[in-house]
Amino acid sequence: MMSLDKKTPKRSLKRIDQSNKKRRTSEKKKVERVKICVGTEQEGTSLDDGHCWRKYGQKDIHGSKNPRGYYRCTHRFTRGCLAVKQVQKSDTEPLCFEVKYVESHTCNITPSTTKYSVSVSEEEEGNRGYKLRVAEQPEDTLKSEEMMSSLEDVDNKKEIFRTYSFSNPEMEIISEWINLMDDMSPTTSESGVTNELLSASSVANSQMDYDDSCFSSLENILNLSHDSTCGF
DNA sequence: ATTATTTGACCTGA
DNA sequence: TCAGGTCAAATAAT
Repeated sequence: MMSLDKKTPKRSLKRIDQSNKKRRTSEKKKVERVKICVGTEQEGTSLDDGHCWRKYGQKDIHGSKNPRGYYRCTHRFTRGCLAVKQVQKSDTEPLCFEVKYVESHTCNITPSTTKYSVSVSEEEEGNRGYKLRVAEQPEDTLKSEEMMSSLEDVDNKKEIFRTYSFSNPEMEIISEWINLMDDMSPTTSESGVTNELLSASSVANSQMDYDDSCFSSLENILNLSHDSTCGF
């Protein structure tokens, strides 16, 4: 009846604990908007871009019919990967999803199978426009005409990006990382993240399968570009 | 038993 | 104050 014990928000304690309030409001995060068109209607929760995502929230966006799902990298706590993405089904195109990637993967996990062609262009927060990724369907459900119509859609948004296709999914990731390294800001490692990592380490130590024999650091990845010792 | 998702509450910037 | 983003307990799935 009166079990309204909601007066103990542990969360607020935690936030106060780490409240140096240094939140640089103008801190630019790396944001990439991508429009993914699939051949068949599906739920936005299962868009496979080769990475492991964990859903942590969903919100109804006012003015949009479809809710927006919030995902973060599964390895956020085990490896401190800050990659986050937001997926929202397009209002007009039920076969299209507008995906917003914030930050990029630092977990160095080799993606299983990335099925999108990738467009090489970066964008900063506040900019409009979408890059286009077209899901590669197992059947011939996606024809070039549909691709062109999707491109027109992007064109309507007054942003055109050239798209590049890679045969190897690893090459996509390397390309994205190289783009990131291009103007990666030196403002990393927030204390809050460190705290989260520390608290998560006790959980993670039961299954620390650090199998990244090759991808121990970004430098290694860059070295791999011209010295392939890991099977590339 | 462990891991992932759902969902309402909470937080924050505009 | 509102809308968007995140948290975390409850629940579901594996």
